[in-house]
Amino acid sequence: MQLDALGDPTRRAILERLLQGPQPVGELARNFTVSRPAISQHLRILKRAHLVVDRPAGNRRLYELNPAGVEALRRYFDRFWDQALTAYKRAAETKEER
Amino acid sequence: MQLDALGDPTRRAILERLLQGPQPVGELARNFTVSRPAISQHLRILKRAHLVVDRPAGNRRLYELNPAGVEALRRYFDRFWDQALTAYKRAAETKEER
DNA sequence: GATGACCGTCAGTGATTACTTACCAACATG
DNA sequence: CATGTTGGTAAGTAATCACTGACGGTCATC
Repeated sequence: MQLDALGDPTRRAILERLLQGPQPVGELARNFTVSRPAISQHLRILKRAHLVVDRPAGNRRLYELNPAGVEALRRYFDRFWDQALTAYKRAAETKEER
Repeated sequence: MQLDALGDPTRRAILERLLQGPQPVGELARNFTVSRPAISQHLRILKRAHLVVDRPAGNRRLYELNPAGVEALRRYFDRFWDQALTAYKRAAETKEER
């Protein structure tokens, strides 16, 4: 699931960094205390979760947010929230019936 | 962060179960292969993340979704999605300028 | 083609985390 | 009040996970 990838704070920070636009791995790594390989590994997980996409750019490799993946998450929570609200109202009514 | 709590598949399954309405711990546990204490521990984490609330009900203890917590998540992704889309468009335009 | 920059991957390690079993407290029922 | 049910918590363990250092491959530049 995509949400597995969001369990780690470093990965969330990477995603937020990518809000500024596509960035190469080294550039990303420079903003973190952990090593570059660690960032690469996080990126691999984010990629598997379809939250980022990458492409070669000469010597380097650019990572950017995958709008489709982000939207899928957004829709999941939209739907979940709808259902949660429905459940909540239903529970409130049931309680009131007494 | 609330998203830390969503990293685990069992916890996500618990939340989805709670969409049906408030449920006691034992009832929840019966739907999983893991033990009841394991469910209790997951519920504690979900509670710390403000995703569920609980209240005593006689002998038992009812857990239900916390609409405020769920909405906070929904809003986070809404906002994130907006920014992601903006970043994406900006990147696309920059590319087009060439 | 030699050198340097960039990056993916692997192996090993330490830290986190999910889980079970055992125990105890609170309430319900007889 | 004795008994059964419910559930929180603690201790210990196994598995998962994030991280580092080392290595190799690709591209750019000279």
